[in-house]
Amino acid sequence: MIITDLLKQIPLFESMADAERRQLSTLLQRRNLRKGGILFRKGDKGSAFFIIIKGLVKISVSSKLGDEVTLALLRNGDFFGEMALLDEQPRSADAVALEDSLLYVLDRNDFFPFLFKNENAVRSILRALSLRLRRADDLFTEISFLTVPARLAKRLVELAEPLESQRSEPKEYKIRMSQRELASMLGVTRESINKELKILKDKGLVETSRNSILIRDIDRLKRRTR
Amino acid sequence: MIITDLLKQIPLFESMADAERRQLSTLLQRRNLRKGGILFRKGDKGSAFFIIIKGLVKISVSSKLGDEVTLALLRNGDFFGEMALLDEQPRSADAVALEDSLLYVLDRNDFFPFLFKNENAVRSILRALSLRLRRADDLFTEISFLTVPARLAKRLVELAEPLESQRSEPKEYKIRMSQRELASMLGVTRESINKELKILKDKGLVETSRNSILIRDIDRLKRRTR
DNA sequence: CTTAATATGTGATTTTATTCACTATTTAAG
DNA sequence: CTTAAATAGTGAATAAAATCACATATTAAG
Repeated sequence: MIITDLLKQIPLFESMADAERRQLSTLLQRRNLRKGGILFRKGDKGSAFFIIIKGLVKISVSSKLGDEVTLALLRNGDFFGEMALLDEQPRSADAVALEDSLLYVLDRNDFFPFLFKNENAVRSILRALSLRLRRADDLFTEISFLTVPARLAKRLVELAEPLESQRSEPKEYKIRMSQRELASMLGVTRESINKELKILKDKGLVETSRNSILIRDIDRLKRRTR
Repeated sequence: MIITDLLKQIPLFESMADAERRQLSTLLQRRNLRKGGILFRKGDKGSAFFIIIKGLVKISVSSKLGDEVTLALLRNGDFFGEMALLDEQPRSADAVALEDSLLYVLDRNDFFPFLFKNENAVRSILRALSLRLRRADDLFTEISFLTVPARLAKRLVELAEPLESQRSEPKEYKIRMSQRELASMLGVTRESINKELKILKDKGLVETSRNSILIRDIDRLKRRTR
């Protein structure tokens, strides 16, 4: 596929004029990453901005002891890496590909000229930062107010994606994620998640298998979020 | 004081041309708030952007049971309220004046025109959002990795402002804040903070009195942050 | 000056989640 | 095809922090 056509599919660039997009495409570097490939590490000097064309990238932080918390999972069309460019601080987290991924990379020297030539890009980034901040504040509020069972239920509902292949109610939803990863996103232990999932299974709200959770009754799950 | 001179002191506006600042001043509404005055509530439609000229504003969220977490304390020169304007979502938190305060208010209709006429304002807001996000991520990481004693020590160090009036080492620092407020910022109970402060007192690292904590040995306090 | 409101101090108890120590299962890699 | 690595399941013990129930102190407001 031609690069400018790919760019048109990315929300960040969709409202640009074709000519601008062509110009931008000359500044972007293609980067293929294998599963497990590292984009940057916490503490690195921020030297680029990344847009995910295809794949899955995890933004996370690890403690000295090896525990890890996941701050975000980013997919096709998402971008990241702007923070270190915007506030001139070192990378605040690690970025690692969870699947083979294709990214476009914009060097820091080209980032601001690009940004300020495109009002809509500024709008996109402002909106994205705002939504991320909102999400972060929500997370802090949840940790303060809710128990692990409620937080798990809430997160499962958020992660739920409708299972096509069936039109009947009640709808089923599947979440492709290990219990370890889910625990890391909630900032709790894998064991806690496992035990709570067992309770949900016993009540018939979910089924589990390796790397996936099937939600059988999302309405009752929603009732457990408080 | 003349409004344009006040504006010049605010980081968000300092790099504007005098003429622009004069123009902006015609769009800003002055707003005086008494201690306890409410600017907005979580769930409100966001209708304005606020700049603090003088005072102290708390951004917080409360649970149905009355528990409260503090997301930010903002002071002279800080701004807030931009999130609901940038992402078109309802207010994500409450904003209340903790002291008599003077604010300038920019209506949502004037916000974007102002923003996009001033590259430096965009830069300021992008930088501020980025720093806030970084802080929020840090907070989540801390909650996941550190115990309450470590988090308290860390926060005390962050909040420490040098006590002028004495030049001798080791420096003393005073934090003007109730234990309740400190607890709310860390997302823990007031009692937990109180008990940990007792331990710090017994070790001679801090002294406490109503609405204030005096840090007597910041170096040893720093060592407790891990 | 008295009283109400706010802030602090502190033990005992309970709750929640972690840690620990394994077993079992499934998948991927040589 | 075998073995190593990753994932999941589970109970017992432990630890951390919350909750509860007060007492005391300080300040602000009538």
